[in-house]
Amino acid sequence: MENASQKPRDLSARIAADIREAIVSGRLPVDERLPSEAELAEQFAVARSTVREALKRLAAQSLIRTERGAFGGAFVNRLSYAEAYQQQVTQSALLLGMNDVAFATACEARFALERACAPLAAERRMPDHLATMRAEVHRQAQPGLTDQTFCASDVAFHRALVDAAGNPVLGYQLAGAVEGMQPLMNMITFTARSRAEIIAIHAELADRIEARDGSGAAETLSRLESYTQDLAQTVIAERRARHAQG
Amino acid sequence: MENASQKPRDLSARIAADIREAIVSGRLPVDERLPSEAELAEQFAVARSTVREALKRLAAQSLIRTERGAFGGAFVNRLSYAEAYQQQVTQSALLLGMNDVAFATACEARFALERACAPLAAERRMPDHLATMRAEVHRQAQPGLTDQTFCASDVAFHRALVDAAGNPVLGYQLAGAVEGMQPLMNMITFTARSRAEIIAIHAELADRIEARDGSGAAETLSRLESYTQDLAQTVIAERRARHAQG
DNA sequence: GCCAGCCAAACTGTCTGACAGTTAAATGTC
DNA sequence: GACATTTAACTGTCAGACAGTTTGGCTGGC
Repeated sequence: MENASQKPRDLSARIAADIREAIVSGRLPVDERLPSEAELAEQFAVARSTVREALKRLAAQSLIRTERGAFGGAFVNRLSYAEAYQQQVTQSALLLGMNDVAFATACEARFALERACAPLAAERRMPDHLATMRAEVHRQAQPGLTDQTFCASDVAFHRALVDAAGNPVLGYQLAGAVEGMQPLMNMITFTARSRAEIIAIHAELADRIEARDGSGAAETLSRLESYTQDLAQTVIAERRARHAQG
Repeated sequence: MENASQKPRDLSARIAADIREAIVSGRLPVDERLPSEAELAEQFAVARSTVREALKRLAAQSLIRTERGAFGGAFVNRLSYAEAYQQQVTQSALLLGMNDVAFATACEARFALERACAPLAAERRMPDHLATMRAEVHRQAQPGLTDQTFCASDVAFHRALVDAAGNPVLGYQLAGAVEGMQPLMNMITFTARSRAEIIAIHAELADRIEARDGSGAAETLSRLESYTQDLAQTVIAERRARHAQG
């Protein structure tokens, strides 16, 4: 472990890269305990603070966890779906938010991916998935919802659809597409009329999933995509008009 | 910025969470310079080393970059597609590798997502996408390729397909599904016969993309999925037999 | 023999103070 | 005015210290 590989200029980055490589390659198995900070400092011939910075980098990526006390230290961490899911959502949201990705592009990607779930969801949906979808549709029909709450319920509805596909890997991949897009979706203002339309489409989607009609569900998703795109265009046009005027 | 929020026990984690929140919420815009480490240490009333650990955590997530020298410091980093893409790949590979996800599950997710690209790719493919696909098919037919090289070419082929869809968000989301699965795919041994079969399917896929036949391409992908699943099952069965015997 | 309570050891987390290296801008020099 | 030089504001690294936490072994009483 004494070799300090090539590229990065900073020692702490190099050391982090070294250990990361050992973990990713499987040379350090899950739950393996790394040497103590003092030992690592000696092995890499650096100060303990430098080792600590390296370990914090790895901790930030959930590659290791640290425990205090005797026989504590840094352990290779099993990346759980829950952690990966959360990181996926925030990273996607950040990517979309910081690069001002066109709404159309993000929307197209999101629905393309969601359509990929439709056949599996129709085939495997369980009663509780349907129940969640119905409940969220019902919630969306409540008067007095803020746009944000409406969007949150929208996400929960689609999340149930994805879950219904019964494939955790798919669920993880879609986290970014569905939940990571929420900040973008939040920028849309939903009139009563547009809410009604969306709710109708959601209800139809639930029906088709219940009827195990995968391709029908995919078609419904396509309609929802077009409608969402239209809505967004209207909002953007209005905003532009206001800007030009005010 | 003096408030240290709630949950995590460690100061450096708390401070990192504080700053992260400020970035994600947009309160700190892209390319904004954070206060110097000494100033942050004063504001949070901790030592500089603690601040440094917090900053390293953020750097590991590409939320900030640091520059040395006068007027250097930590700057809010724009998360580029390339960075996000890379993180996506390693995180997916890690998730799959550490949770010994069933090959069938990962494979199903991967092809479901890839089929989602087919219609868009067929519609928008440019000459260079087709050229890349053809070139990789050709490379795959070379004799003497190791399984790893064959897999790498396979990934490049599918990557071209995804790129052809012309949607960077989709491309980013699929990075995990396609490239992140490579370690799992590498576990399959490809006989000459199975390579020939895969190459034939790839060629057909390229044909259909060229012919702008999206649904045909999706069907071909389904065939490739079945064949890959069969191959994997055979490999797993053989491996089991060898284990039982030896 | 057994249990409670205590203590030492092995860790991580944090602090202090120092110095080296790097870079942009201010300053001086011709 | 162009060019070399200093200076100041940073980050990166180091060394040594101490506090807090947890485990395991030890000790003494019963």
